[in-house]
This record gives sequence, C-alpha cells and structure tokens, in this order.
Amino acid sequence: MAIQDFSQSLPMMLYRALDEIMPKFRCIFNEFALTEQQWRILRVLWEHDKITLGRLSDLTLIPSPSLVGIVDRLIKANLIRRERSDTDRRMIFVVATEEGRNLEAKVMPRVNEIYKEIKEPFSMQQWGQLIDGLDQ
Amino acid sequence: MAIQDFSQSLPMMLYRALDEIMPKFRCIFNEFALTEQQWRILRVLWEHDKITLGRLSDLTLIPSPSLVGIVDRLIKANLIRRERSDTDRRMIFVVATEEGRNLEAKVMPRVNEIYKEIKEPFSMQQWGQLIDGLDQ
DNA sequence: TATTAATTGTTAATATATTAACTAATACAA
DNA sequence: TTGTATTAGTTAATATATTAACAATTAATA
Repeated sequence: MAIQDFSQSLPMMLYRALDEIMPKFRCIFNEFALTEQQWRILRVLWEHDKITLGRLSDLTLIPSPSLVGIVDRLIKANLIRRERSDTDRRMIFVVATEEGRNLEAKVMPRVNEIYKEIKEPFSMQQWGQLIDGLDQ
Repeated sequence: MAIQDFSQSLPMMLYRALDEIMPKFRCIFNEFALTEQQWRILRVLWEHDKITLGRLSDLTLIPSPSLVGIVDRLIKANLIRRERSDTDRRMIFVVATEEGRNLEAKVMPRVNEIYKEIKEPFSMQQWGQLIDGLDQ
C-alpha cells in the first residue's frame, strides 16, 4: 500500500469540509457582531434556559479554558449572565439575557437559509449516510 | 419542520468527529515535539521537495498569516528552511532540511497505525461513502 | 471529624485563526 | 516609461485552542 495522499486523509477532508461551509455562516455572525463561538453558546442557550459551564463546554465543544473568556465577552455584550448555583457553589450557570434571547429570531432564519443551501445538493439518503458516518 | 437539534447539525458533527480523532494523532506529534500544524507542513514537504508558501497554505489549509509564524518556529527547530525564488522574488519556497526529512520514517508509521485504527470499524463501502460525502 | 480525593472553574503560557491593512515585486496598459 | 492593478508575503490586533497548573468546593473515607 503506497503512502496515501495527505489531502485525501480523513482529517484533512473534515477540515476542508469545514473550511468550505463555515465562512458562509461566519458571514452572518459578523453582521450581528458575533464570533462563531459566541454564536454556539447562544445557540445552546436558546435550547436550555440555564446550563452549567461544564455542560455548555460539552455541547458547544468549546474547551473550558476558552469558555471563560468567551463568556466574559458575551456578558460584556449584555447577551448572557453568570449565576452561581445555591446548592453546589462550585457550579456556575449561564443564562441568556432578554437581549440574548431576542437574537434568536433575527439570526436563526438566516442561518437556516444557509443550512438549507448546503444540504440542497445532497439526496436525503446521501445526507443520512454522511451524518451516520460522522457519528460513527 | 421543527428547529433541528444543534448537536446534529453538520458543522457540529464535523467538529465532533475531529475532536474525536485528532487527540490520538496529537499525542504522537507531541512525542516528537511537533504541533498539529507543524506536522501538516512537514507532511506536505515529504511529498514535495520545494513548495511556495502560497501553495503550502492551500495544501495544509493553514491560513497564510498563521503560516508565517509556524514556518518561523519550524526553521528555529531546524526542520525546514526558506529559499527565495530567483525568477520571481516575491515567492518564497519552503524546503525540508535533512533533519526534517528524517522525521518521516519515525513519525509516519505511528500515524498510519492510528489511521488504520480509525478506519477499522468502517466497511470499505461505508468509508468510501463518507469520503465522497465530505468531498461533495 | 480530619484527611484525602474528586469535581468545577479559573489562570497562565504558548500556538494558531480571523480579518484587515500593509510592503515588495511583478504585470500591464496608457 | 509611467502609473496602476495584481500577486506573494508579512504585520498587527483580537479571539480562540491546547496543555498544565491551580483554587475553591464538595464528596468520600478512615
């Protein structure tokens, strides 16, 4: 087996796929003065009223050391707030402010639009196979 | 169509797939005091004697502003060197030093081993579908 | 209960990504 | 040939990733 082409390796294929699709999304985020990571956090908070930093890290795939700074910046932008747990004072909840919640109606439609575009050239079956493959 | 689960979106699936597989590789890179990006550059230089920074950026998917610093550090580690083109003095070639070339025989077998592990649970057909889907 | 271990976040140091602006060299057209 | 546009790399500012060490709190156990 000859050494396979680096460009066709799974990691590079994954990176390339991301490089292809993410700029389209970031373009929208920028319009709302959001970074990709800031958006990920808001996106999760729109599905969860209240969530600990640890779980937020899991769901956004943002490593916790990074999370600290990103959360700080979102607080400064008045989109979320911290709230220490009463029962276990180690835990810190993150909650969206009203301004943060209001952003959903503005951003999501735009994002869904792009998402549909990306999905378009795939057949339903192809898409399912892709998702399943990645899952595995 | 209800708002779909964020975790099942294509971008998050891609990020999660990378989060799953890359640490295994980085583990090896660390043994050789390489970062992931440093390795990507060397990996490409093992397939190309001489390559311009622009093309290196394309093949490694490393944005050119990042490339500057990474190349600097690889030079300091004596693994590559810069070489300005004689015909077009805007262009700069990057070349692996002997030490850099020697690294291939040490690193590649380890990396291929991990790669095989990752590929293992997939059938040949599944794998092909995954790669094709990402390509598209 | 005093100690130790585990959990949750944080800080620090270094490396990389993103975006925009900038330099130097080359190509090109008036 | 001069002025202009393009191209190849670089610098700068800010945001994020990676790894390790650390603080505070809680849990577990002798």
